Amino acid sequence: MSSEKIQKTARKYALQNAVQFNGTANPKAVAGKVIAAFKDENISPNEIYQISGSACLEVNKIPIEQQIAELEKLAPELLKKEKKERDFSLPELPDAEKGKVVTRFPPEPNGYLHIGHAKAAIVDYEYAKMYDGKFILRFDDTNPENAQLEFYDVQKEDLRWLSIEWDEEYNTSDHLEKHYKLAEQLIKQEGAYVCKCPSDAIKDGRFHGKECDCRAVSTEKNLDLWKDMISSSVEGVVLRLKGDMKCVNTAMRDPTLFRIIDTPHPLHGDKYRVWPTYDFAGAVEDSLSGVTHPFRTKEYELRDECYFRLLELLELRKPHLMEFARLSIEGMPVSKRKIKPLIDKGMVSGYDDIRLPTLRGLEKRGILPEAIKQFVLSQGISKVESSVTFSLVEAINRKIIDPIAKRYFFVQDPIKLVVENAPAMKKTISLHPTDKKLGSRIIKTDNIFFVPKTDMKKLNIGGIFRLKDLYNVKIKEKNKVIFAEYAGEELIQDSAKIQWTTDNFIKMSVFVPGLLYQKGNYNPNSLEKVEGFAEEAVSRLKTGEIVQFERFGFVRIEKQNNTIMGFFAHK
RNA sequence: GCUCCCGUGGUGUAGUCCGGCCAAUCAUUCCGGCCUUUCGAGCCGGCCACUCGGGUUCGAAUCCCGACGGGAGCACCA
Repeated sequence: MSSEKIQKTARKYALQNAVQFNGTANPKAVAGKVIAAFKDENISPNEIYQISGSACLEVNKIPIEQQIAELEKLAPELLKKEKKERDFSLPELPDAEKGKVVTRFPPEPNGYLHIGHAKAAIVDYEYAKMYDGKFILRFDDTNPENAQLEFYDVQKEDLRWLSIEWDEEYNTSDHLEKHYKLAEQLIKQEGAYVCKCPSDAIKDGRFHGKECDCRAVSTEKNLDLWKDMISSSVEGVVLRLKGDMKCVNTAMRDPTLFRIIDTPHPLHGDKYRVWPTYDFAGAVEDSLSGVTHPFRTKEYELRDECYFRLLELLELRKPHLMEFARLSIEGMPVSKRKIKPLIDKGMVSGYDDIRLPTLRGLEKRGILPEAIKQFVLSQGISKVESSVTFSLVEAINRKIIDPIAKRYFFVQDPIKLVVENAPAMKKTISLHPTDKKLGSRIIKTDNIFFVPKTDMKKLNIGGIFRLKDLYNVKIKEKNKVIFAEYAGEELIQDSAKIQWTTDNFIKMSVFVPGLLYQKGNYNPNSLEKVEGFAEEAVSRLKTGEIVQFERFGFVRIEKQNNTIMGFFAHK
């Protein structure tokens, strides 16, 4: 390699660096770039350092205007600092082949889906799509005490709302016979044993790494015990993996694989009483259903070893396990454990309370599924635990809604305004400031209006403000009623533009959600009810429409037996 | 207690596997300006970060060791 070429490159980067940093190039930074440029050519870094050093010295001597001019000639592409595009697509999957990726979303049908579920479901679904693969919806209903019939459908509805489609759907509980067979196989291989110890003893043994006597029982005896378990002649026994009771990973200390639960199953009634645990069912189902890249949250990481051990013993294919951090949003609890008592005590209205991060709650307050998807994808699949502010979701939602939401007037805390010499008008006002295709409404005005009290407080007698989209008004008297006079239609740049209603208004309440939890404590003031008057056209809106009340915020409309109300999404 | 995982601005994230085109990405928040018949949106600008200490190297956000901090698991829940 000719040193001439190196010199040229060094000059180029020195100029760029200098231009970028007020005319002074930094030799180290320049050398880095030069080295990177000649990476494959086996040049000693020392040599490059020298060349870059002198290049910088020379470049730093000339004034910045000249630097720019020279760079312009030499390498104009380096002049503009190109903006690096950041795409929000998911990173490549390891060992993934187009058309052969299979993912799965395995919820337990025991409640409404929340934003955390949405993250898992969206990631799974998007990966399947990205690789032209298959996405499976699997109900992990292996605990009859938890599974409830209604939630199979509820969760599917929630997924559909997110516009997630699945290629295949099944229940783990439909595969119990297969699980029994595998368990039997495992016992025969001396990979599992029936344990009669009480749960406290098992817990204690696992904690201290002590084996129990059940472990030493013969295979034949174990098989008999297992059959007894299934045929319901024994109580209080479990099937355990013969792991390693001394293993530092406590998950490997003979975890329970099957246990007896006599509660009837919502789908199978009392047909079965022996049920696989998550460790067994999860691993077996992932493998058998052909899943290539199962995702789960990282609190399962220690169970990976158990997952693979089981599959190895059973001689089943091992999928590529992936783990990511749980999604948590500041001030919004996701766990059922936390939400349930709030509902029971009436502190929130239900699973669709607008303060909750359930999909139903988010929907109710006007967050679009597309916003949730973009939000989830922007979070990525790292293992860093973090607590996100909801304003991130709001910002995304706002960008989507703003161009399509119709604008209306809603007057919070209204005060009456009487305008002298008011011309009676029939004014056509458009429903969106830029997109005229969204249409308009016609408002008939006389001399009576209602405007927000807080705005009036800020204005003095003699002050002029504009009834937005209508005309100017000059304040004459401020009392329980504001008296003003008509002050022309011409637009005054710096005057306040204030939303209004005529006396043909509708009363309505808007519910504004706040943080349910603040510093870990329940916030009793987390829901605010704002009363006010809305313009008459609002009464014709339908449930589910998301509009912007000008100078107030985006609101989702809901009608419940003749009363109309709003749920505040965000500013 | 033991083990594992994680540590990039106020917040979230990219980059870490495979050291140099990283004086560190893109958002969001906050602050300022422009624009606007909304306190919204848009546009422009600003603030602000590789947890710390050692090591390896010509060169470390990236590799190694240690400390510190946070989280998780040690269920017959998933």
